[in-house]
Amino acid sequence: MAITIRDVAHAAGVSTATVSRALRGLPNVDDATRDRVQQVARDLDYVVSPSASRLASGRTGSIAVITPHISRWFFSQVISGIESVLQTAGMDLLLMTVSDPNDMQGMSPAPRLRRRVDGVLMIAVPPRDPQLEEVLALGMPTSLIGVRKDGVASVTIDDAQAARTATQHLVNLGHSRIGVIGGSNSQQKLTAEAQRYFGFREVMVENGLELSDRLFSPGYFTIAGGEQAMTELLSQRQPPSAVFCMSDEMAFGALRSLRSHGLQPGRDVSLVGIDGHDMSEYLELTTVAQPVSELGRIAAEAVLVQIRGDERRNATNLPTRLIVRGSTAQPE
Amino acid sequence: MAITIRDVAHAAGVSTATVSRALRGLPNVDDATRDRVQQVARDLDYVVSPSASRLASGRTGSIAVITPHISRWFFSQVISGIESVLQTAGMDLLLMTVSDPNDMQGMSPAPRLRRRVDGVLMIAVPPRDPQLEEVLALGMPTSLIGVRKDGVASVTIDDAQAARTATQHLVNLGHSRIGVIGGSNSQQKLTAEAQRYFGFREVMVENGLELSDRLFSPGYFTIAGGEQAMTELLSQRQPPSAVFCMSDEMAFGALRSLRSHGLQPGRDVSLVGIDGHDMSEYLELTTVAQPVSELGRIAAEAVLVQIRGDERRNATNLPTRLIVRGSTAQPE
DNA sequence: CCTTTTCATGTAATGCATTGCAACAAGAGG
DNA sequence: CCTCTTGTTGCAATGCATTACATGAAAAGG
Repeated sequence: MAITIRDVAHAAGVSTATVSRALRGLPNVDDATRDRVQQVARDLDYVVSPSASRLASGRTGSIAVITPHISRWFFSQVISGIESVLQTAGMDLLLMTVSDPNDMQGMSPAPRLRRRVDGVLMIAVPPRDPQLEEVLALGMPTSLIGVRKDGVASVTIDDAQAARTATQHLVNLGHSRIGVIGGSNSQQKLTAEAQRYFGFREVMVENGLELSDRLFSPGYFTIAGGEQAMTELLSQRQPPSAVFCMSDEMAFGALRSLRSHGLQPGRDVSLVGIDGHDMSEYLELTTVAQPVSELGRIAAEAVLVQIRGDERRNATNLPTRLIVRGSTAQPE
Repeated sequence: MAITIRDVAHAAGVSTATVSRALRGLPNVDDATRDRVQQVARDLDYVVSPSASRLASGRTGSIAVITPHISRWFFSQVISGIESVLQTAGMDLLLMTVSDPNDMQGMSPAPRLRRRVDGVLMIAVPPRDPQLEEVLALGMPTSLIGVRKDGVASVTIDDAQAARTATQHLVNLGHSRIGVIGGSNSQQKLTAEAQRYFGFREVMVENGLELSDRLFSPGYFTIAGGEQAMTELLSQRQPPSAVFCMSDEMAFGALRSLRSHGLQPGRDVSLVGIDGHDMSEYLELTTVAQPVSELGRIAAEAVLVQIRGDERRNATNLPTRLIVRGSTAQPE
C-alpha cells in the first residue's frame, strides 16, 4: 500500500538500482536521470523505508545516547548539544537511561544496542562500571562524556584543574579553613568527582592548609543534598569560612542553607561551585564554568568521525573558566 | 557473520518460524520447545535484527518525541517522564527538536517520521503550527503535551485555572495592582500562554481590578526575559505591588530584578509563578505546581494505547496545586 | 577506424525476521 | 474405533532497499 522504490522505478522508467543511487546522491548517475527520478519521487511522495534500507545496508543511521539522568541540568545540556550535531548529520538519536550504577537491578543497555545503532554516546558513567564495559565490548564507535578511559574517545574538562581553580580562588581571597561538598562518601567515585577532590587536595597541600575529613560533606550532586551538606558543615565547632562545592546545584542548596542560618554568602561564608549553571548568575554564585553543551557536541562529532571510519579515538579536554560573583569574598 | 534466526533454528532443530514465536512469547509453542529455543538463543548470544523485524512486521517499536527545547526545565522533565514509560514498554525513544515555529527555516519533522516510528509525542507546539498539522496528517498515533487540539489525544493542565489560582492568591492577600509577566507580545501565542492570560483576566475582572497593558510585560519564558520584564514593570510611575509570572523561570529572573532594586520579594513586591520548578523551593517562590513529568508519562501511555489499537483519543487534564512560600505576602 | 576507458544503467542476490496457511499429531467426544 | 478439536510446527512468501557484478554505449586514445 505504501509507495516503494519499485513504484518510483516504474514511473521513472529506470531500475530500482538507479533510483536508489539517484536519491542518495551517489555518483555515476546522469544528471537528467537524477532530476527525473527525484521529481517522480517527490510527485509520488516517496520516502525510503528505513527498515529496508538498514537491513540491506547494515547501517542504522542512529546513535544511542546513554545517560543516567535526563532532567538534571548538566545532562540535559549535554543531550541538547548532542542533538544539534546529530540532527545536522541526519542521524537518529535514541535516548536511553541507565539506572544508577549503584543499584544494579536495571538491566544493561548493551543488548538493546546490538544491531540497533551505529554508535554510542555515554554520559558520566563510572569508568569501571560493568554496564560501560559491556557496551564497549560491543566494539562499536563510542564516545564518552565526562569520563576518561584508555582506548575510548572521550570529551571532558580537566576536573582536577577546575577544582584547583576554584580552590585557589578561595585561597587567594585569604581563606584557610575550606570545606568541600562532594558527591558521596562511597569509594566507587565517578572520575570527575575523584579528580575534583584530587585537585582540591593539591591546592590545599600546596598552601599548607588543613585537610580534615570533617571538612568534607557529601551532597550527592543534588540541590537538597547540597543544602544538607552545608548544614552539616555549619554545625561543626569550627565551621569553614569557605566551601568548594563540586557542582553548582549543590552550591544552590548550600546557599539556601546559609540563608536559613542567617548567614550571607560571600560576607559570612564564601561558596564556589563548578558548572556555570544558568541559575548561578541569578544567585550570584561564583563558579568554574564548563562548556557543557559543547561537551556533547564534540563527543557527537567524535562518534560520527569514528562511524565514517577515521579511527580517531582521542581524548579531548575542554577549557573551563572562573566566573567570580558575589558568593566569594575575603574573609572578614 | 552475525548470528541469525536460522542459526538458532538449526541449532535447536526447529524452523525459524518456531524460533520467532518462541522468542517473542507467542502462544502455541510447546513449553519444552520454547525453553530449548531460548536456551540455544542465549548460548549463541543471539539478538534479533531490529531492521529485519521491522521490515517484516511493519512495526518499528519506536516513538518519536518532538520538542522545541531539550534543556529547558519543563521540557527535560517531560522527556524524562516519557522515557520512563517507553523504557518499561520496551520502545525506542527517538528524540528530535523542532526549530522554534517562529523561524520557519528548519524543515518539518514529518518526513523524518514516516515509516520510522509507530507513534509521536509532541511537546508544547502551537496548535495551529503547520509542522504540527503535517505530523498529524501522517495519521499515526499521536499525543500532545501542553496543547489541546480537537481529535488528538492530549495531556495538559488547566492553564486558565492555574492562572486563576495564582491570581486569586494575590487578590486574596489584598493586592489590587497586579502585573503579569508572560511570553511574548505577538499574537501567535501558545495555547498555554493564552489560557493563562485568560484566567488572569477573569480573576481581575471578577474582582473589579484594573487591567492595563502597562501591567503586562513579556518575559519570553526565560530567566533573563523575566528579569528584564520585572525591571520594566518596576520602572513605571505606579509599579504593581504583585506580579503573576507565567513560569517559574521568569519568576526567578523577576526575583533577581527585585533584589537588584533593593526590594524584598514578598514584603515589597509579591511574586507568584507557575511550574513547581525544583529551584522554586530554594528561592522561596510561591508557585502553582504542575505535575510535569507526569504529563510526559500519561501522554506516553496514551500513545502506547493508541498503538495497541484501542482508539482512545481523549484529552486529559492534570491537577495543579498552589504552594505558598515567602515570595507572596500581604501588601504592607 | 579500432581498441580501451569511462560512465550510465540494469540484473539479481542479499539481508533477516514475520506470518498466513498447510500439515500433522494427540487428545476429546461420541 | 472414528470424527472433530485443539494445539504444535513447518513451509514459503513477504517486506524493501542496497550493491556487487554485468552490460552496453559513448568517449578517448592511437
